Amino acid sequence: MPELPEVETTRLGITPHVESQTITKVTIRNYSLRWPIQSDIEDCLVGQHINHISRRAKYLLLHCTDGTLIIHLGMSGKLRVLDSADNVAKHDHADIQFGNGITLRYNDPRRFGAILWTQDDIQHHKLLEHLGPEPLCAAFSADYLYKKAQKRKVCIKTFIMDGKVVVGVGNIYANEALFLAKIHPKTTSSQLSNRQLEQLVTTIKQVLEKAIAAGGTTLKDFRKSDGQPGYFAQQLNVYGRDKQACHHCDNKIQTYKEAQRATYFCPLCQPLLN
DNA sequence: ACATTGACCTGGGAGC
DNA sequence: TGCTCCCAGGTCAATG
Repeated sequence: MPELPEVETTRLGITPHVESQTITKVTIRNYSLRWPIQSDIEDCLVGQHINHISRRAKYLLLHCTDGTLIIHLGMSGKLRVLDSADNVAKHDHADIQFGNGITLRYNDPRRFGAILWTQDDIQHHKLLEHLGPEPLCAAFSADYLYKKAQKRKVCIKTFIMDGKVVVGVGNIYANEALFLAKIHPKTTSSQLSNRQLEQLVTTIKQVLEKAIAAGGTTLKDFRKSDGQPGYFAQQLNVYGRDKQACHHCDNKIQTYKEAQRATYFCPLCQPLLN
């Protein structure tokens, strides 16, 4: 599930329950995620106070007394806030309990996610230090993107999904932003004009902001186990809409694979110019 | 340095 | 009902 809006929604959802709490107990039921959870993580975490929770790209960062707990949700990960540590279900790989009685439970069927404890300077952590700017920050600008794009020959969809260019633009929102900017996903990045990239920067910010706002509408239900993220309800223009009518011109949406990811576009609204 | 592909996993749905 | 095949919101590592 998680693209950036869901990770941000998760951060906002867990923060009031977990921030400024102290970890009292840690239960790992499956250490085998994308990278193995370190075997002594219980010892490392118990007693740690959560000073602050932040997000960098799709990584959740729980800043603790003596280090940082990095959590990534991968393709299928979920974090829930529970009143009880009972009712353990399949794929509930980890529980973190706090002094206020809350349990933070990590569930991840595909196990592409990660739970990592680090005492390094988090800015220079191997997974974070080479990441591009946050999409919703001023540093992600048309000028920035244009300069980067000049040096690259990949198609624009692959380009904006590259975390070294900009973080947090996953497959759904890459498709949606390109539709709104009227850019064909196959367009070579270096061939786009400053004007077009300005439009694309705008639509990336717009689509992510809208999705975060939609995710926020489900926050009141965050503690329910079945609390579905709200952004699914959002109107998608192209993603998953193969052969359906374009909302703008009524032509049929088409699909193909780009870098092994499903790509959707409207051939009329997003003409290929090069 | 950049571009491309494979790899990691489980579950759900389509088609037979 | 059950089997096989394909697909899925991510991203690092290995290979040219």
